[in-house]
Amino acid sequence: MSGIREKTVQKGFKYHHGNLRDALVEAALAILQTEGVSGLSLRAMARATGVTQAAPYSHFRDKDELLAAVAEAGFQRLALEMAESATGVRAPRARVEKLLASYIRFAEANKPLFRLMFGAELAEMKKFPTLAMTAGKSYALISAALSTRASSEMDTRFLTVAVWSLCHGLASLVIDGRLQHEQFGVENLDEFVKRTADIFSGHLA
Amino acid sequence: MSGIREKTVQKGFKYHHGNLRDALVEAALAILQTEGVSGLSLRAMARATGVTQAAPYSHFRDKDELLAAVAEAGFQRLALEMAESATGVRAPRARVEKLLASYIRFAEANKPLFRLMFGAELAEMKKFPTLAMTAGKSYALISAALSTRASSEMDTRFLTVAVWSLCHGLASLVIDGRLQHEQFGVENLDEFVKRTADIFSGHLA
DNA sequence: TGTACATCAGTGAACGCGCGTTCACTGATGTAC
DNA sequence: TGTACATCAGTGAACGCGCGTTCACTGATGTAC
Repeated sequence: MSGIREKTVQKGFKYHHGNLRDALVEAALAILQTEGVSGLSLRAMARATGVTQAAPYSHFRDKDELLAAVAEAGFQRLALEMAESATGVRAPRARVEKLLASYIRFAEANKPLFRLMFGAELAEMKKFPTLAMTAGKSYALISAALSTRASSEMDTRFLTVAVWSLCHGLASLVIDGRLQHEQFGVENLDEFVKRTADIFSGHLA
Repeated sequence: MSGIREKTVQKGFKYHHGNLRDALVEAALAILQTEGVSGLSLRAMARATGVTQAAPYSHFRDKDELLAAVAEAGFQRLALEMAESATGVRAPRARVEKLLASYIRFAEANKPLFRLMFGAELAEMKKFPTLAMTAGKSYALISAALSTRASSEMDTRFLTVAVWSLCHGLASLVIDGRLQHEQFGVENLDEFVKRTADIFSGHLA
């Protein structure tokens, strides 16, 4: 009735989304925050993007590939937040403290995403090389901050694993609510990190 | 044809299982090892026990309650293994080393169970008081071993959280395959634990 | 600048699946007499 | 010791659901002429 052209423009509907790939990942991040990992189905992500449930298959081979992209976005954000929180801080010890604190704050602020990033779903990352690379960024930040104080490469490696383990373990226990009776939470975080650094600082070169 | 009594005895079939509750938990532990957390459905557990899928409802209100029982069995085993590995070891430092090593070995040997015990599924343990209590046992073991060397209760608390975090974080990272490139695994475990103890021992009272 | 055409992102319907949970029932068991 | 009966663990069928994935298709887009 009112012309052919309307068909293509009606109420903002676009046949081609334009940036579906990124939109799916963003939708996934949003769903994670509100619904948790169990709510993160392919169909839910498509729904949230306003697209048919089969549409994601134009951009991802299967669900795992999409999840890997989501996790990668998470690792990117984590590394970014860590780096930002430590910008301008040159003293190694202070730098490490900043990095640890922001790691734990990230976990607390993005519980389901953090669980996805380190969960069983993506345990074999070999299938997703870029994911493994991005995941290494936060490790590298800690490692670099520690290496200036250690006496050998072996020491750096050990120290990094130890510090990262403590950091990652604390983050995991906190978000799983395992420390509720130990009066350690995000509110005591800075003090806790400081005391942790005390322990390690004596054993650096 | 061959008498009524046969009905009740035919090929070992028993209408009443006798110990279904425990059998379900054991079946769950077995399924976890072979299929992982995602294979742990109510129906699978019933199947593995040779019982109808509705039978578990005679013993558990719902799936969550069964999962909680499984996790509790896991915490019981963990605490037992830790305690056993440290029996007879009185020196605090050596004791802590034993406890940490067996914690990590347990995680490595029971990956999916460990994931269930600390996963999001049971994040709010408030609903299962006995689970929370059992989960506290391994924490208590570490705490007790550390308390003899700390100067105050506050120090003990901090130290326990720090040591447990490091331990738990290392376990998590190892079973998620996050340390494959860092040449730390179960084979280096004893040395790693020793070096970790070095770090902490200097900062105990 | 205008047209023909290849590309391929997104549609819409359908598939088969295993899941948690419910329901009325059946029959083995243990207890009271 | 033998019988009547209440209990309740386990049956078997059914429910509705959301899931991942496939398929032939449609129509918007960009390129070659």
